[in-house]
Amino acid sequence: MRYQKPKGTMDILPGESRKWQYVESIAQDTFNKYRFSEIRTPIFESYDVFERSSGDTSDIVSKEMYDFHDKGDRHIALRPEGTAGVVRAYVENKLYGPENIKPYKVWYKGPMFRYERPQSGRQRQFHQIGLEAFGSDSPELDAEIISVGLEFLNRLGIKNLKVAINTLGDPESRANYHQALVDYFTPFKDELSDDSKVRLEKNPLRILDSKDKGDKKIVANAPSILDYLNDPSQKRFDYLKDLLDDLDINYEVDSTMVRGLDYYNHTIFEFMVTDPAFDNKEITVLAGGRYNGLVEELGGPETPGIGFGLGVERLMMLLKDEDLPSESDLDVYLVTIGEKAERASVKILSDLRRAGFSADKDYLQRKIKAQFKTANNLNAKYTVTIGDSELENSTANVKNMATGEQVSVSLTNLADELKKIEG
RNA sequence: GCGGUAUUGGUGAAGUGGUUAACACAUCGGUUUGUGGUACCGACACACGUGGGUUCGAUUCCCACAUACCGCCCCA
Repeated sequence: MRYQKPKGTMDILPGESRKWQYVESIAQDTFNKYRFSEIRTPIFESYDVFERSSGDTSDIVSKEMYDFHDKGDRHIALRPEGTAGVVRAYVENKLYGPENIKPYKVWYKGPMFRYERPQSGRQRQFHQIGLEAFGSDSPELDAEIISVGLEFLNRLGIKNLKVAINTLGDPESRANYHQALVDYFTPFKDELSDDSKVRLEKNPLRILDSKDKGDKKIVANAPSILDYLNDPSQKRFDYLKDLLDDLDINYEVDSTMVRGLDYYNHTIFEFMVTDPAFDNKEITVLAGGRYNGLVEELGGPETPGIGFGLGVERLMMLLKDEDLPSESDLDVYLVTIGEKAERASVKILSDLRRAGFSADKDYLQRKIKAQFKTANNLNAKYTVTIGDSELENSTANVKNMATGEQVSVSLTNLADELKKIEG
């Protein structure tokens, strides 16, 4: 094996691409219903776009970014996530302009890149489907975003979904909470893991997310964000919960949930699933939240935003074959006998396809028996056999492969005759 | 970035320091020459991830590298 694909990448072969197309079509259909339009942004952006948006304390920026200098010495990065590029496009194209109805709603799909150690469900080139809505701070929009994500996964037949929500509050609440965490953790500083010591300086919220056993014990008694929300933030969160109740959405409040990216505030959420494909461990398939400061951060006007992203590879692992539409069968396999038929087959095939049939033939000059065998393997509905005698009489033998019945029909009207047989 | 396990044909795999690397599936061909799904017969590894080393000799032992999977970290 001379050449191998780069570490952490995948070839999506024809059998698999069918599933991808299916998922993408459901995404498009569901999102369009909620009036999200597709946006396509570059796969690479100026490095600063991600550094600025994700925050330089995030692991994604500090150690997982695929960045390089191009021939013009521009500092470029392959996108590690979708939101930053979409926000950049929103600002650059002045989509905040008054001619656009707010909220401005877009969805995207495509490859993302993170320099990480690959594992199952985690690739260096992976794919996300996500959506964003700009220009409204309404909790009703928050509820809609959660709802559209849920509908999408439900339509794909994903079971055992758990919706976890939390709030990070407005900047004031978040700042107060930040201080409370620093006050709480500082006495334990020596007991914290090395990672968390660094987090204490840079982003104490993320200590809450630590998997370290020692950290977890300390975190267990840490103050909760819910006790530091100011009045508007509290009301907002309560209202969102009411809305989710109205929608009959089952959710759990997880006050220790934080996000890997620094730009979130107010509502954040994750959809978790427990599935044998992941050893019955709970994994996150979809995650998102509100980022009211991000548009401004990237040079736009003060504009609230909210969105989510979901990992397509993980989603694929959850899809059951029975949830997928069945593969479409081949309508006609053309069997040729002899050189004249071989030549005539080109035009016949072309006519059949033009008439709307999926049609194929043998291109390896194989024997009749082998051609029928192939027709059988391809699950062809009909075989059409053409030989010298058929050409002389301008007829064709049409065989129904399921019943074995064979009839002779006019070759000149073959497509029409087939349609008649089909009923 | 750290630790562990693995790497044999199109696929699933067995196996050994030494003349021909099991078996199964798939594929191809044949079983009287213009017809499929069954049955029977036959064919099918430049050789055993790459590069070194040990050895009279390595696919089998050692080292390095690559990749995959699992755990940590982090995340979708």
